[in-house]
Amino acid sequence: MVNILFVDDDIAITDSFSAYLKSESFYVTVVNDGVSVIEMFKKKEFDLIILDIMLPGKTGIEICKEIRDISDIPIIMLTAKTEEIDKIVGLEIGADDYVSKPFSPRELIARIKALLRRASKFNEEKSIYVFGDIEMNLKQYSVKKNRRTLSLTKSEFAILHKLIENPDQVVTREKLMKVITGFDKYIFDRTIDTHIKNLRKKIEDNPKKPVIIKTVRGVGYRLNKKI
Amino acid sequence: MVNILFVDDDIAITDSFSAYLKSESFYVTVVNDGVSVIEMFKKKEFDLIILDIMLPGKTGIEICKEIRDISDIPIIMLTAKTEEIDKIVGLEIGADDYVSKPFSPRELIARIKALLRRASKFNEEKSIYVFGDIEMNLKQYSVKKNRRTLSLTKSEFAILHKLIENPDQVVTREKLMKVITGFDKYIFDRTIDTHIKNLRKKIEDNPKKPVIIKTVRGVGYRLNKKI
DNA sequence: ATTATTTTTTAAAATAAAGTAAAAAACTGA
DNA sequence: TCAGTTTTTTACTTTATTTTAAAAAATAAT
Repeated sequence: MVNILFVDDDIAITDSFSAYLKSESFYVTVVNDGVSVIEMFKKKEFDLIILDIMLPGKTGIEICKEIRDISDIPIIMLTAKTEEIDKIVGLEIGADDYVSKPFSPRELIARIKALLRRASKFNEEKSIYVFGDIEMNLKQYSVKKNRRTLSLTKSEFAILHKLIENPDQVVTREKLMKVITGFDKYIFDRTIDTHIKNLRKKIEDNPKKPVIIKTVRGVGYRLNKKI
Repeated sequence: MVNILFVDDDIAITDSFSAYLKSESFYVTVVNDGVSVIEMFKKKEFDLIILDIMLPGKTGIEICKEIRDISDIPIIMLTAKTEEIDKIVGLEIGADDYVSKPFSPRELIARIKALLRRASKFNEEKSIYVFGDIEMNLKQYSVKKNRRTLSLTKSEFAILHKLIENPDQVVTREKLMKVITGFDKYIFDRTIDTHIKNLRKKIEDNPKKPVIIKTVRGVGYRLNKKI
């Protein structure tokens, strides 16, 4: 369940919009003044904050700064004024989005969803990687090239997985060894090379001139996204 | 360096705003029609996309969906009318932010920064050195000049790394030797000279008249910040 | 301007790293 | 167990990089 902290001194707004939020099946906690926001923020666990700029006691800008010092929670700022200077200040102090009043409930909902989606993207683990015409599905334990399923061995799969989750970065043979053996067990230098050779034979158009798995001499191997 | 793909069919807008983006030291790639966006997206590596909804060939909504199938890159949609935002939302196409035209450049910049900040939180920190048109990425183990990847050898990379992390300071041959051999193994003085020569051939516009790696006679080499 | 010193360039030799094929070893599942 | 598959090792080839050496060029000093 998504838990939203809604801070605005205008009770008409908090009432109507929190009803709207609830109808979209969000949990809502309303705070109508500036001073008790931080306190409330610390008390419960929230997924997102909607913060009016004009508040009695403490401004939304101050509150935003204070929260940013202790948390990365998504923050949407609300303001009655349409002057862009407010927007910029709001965004520059670390808010994630800005909506001017009067706002359309649907737009605010949309922005909430977009922000939550982005924030949670990075929490859940990725299970599908696409890399050029290569598609790797961890859940299915499958790799496709141009929609055709390839049959990779366990080690080949593990190596490709390691490379594809670190695109554009060199992965040393040591790290690749760890990935296939599970531990720092010593295996010969050419072991990884041989796996790479077999992997290239399966995924490269021309294994003699590999374009997907590049060798970085003296360092390791790298999956090159783009030039 | 942040790399932005800007898609809009209105050349007046792409021209003026991409100039604005460049002044904020973003890299910008402009595409003026809908059909070649995906192609471009696959070709280079971008950090964020600004996508107009009304495009000839293919709508921004279609493009957004297609990109979402293969990537989590932050997307900002541009709409001519505010009502269109509802449409985007209703379709839940996966954009991260929405800005309606005409937009204020400062606001769009602010939104770009807010989105990048949130997106990059979750990417690992980058160890990147920028020096004029040279960009060195330690994690990727790559060096770019004017955004083209150069292929440096291990020693060349080590030398450039040492120089770039001590800009405006003379680095002796001895220290450079240590950097490439790991230890105080004795190698010829001329070895470093040769590496420097090869390095200059790769990174200098005119290797005969080096402006990046300067010789300090009798002492060593220096990376000059000022010309 | 001449000489001594240092750096750059060139090219060849030495070394190091990566690629390959084939055989041995280790698994796996009927 | 044993046949098939995968992984690891070995020995060898190929390729790339580093080092050396020596000549040419550039710089500094007298």
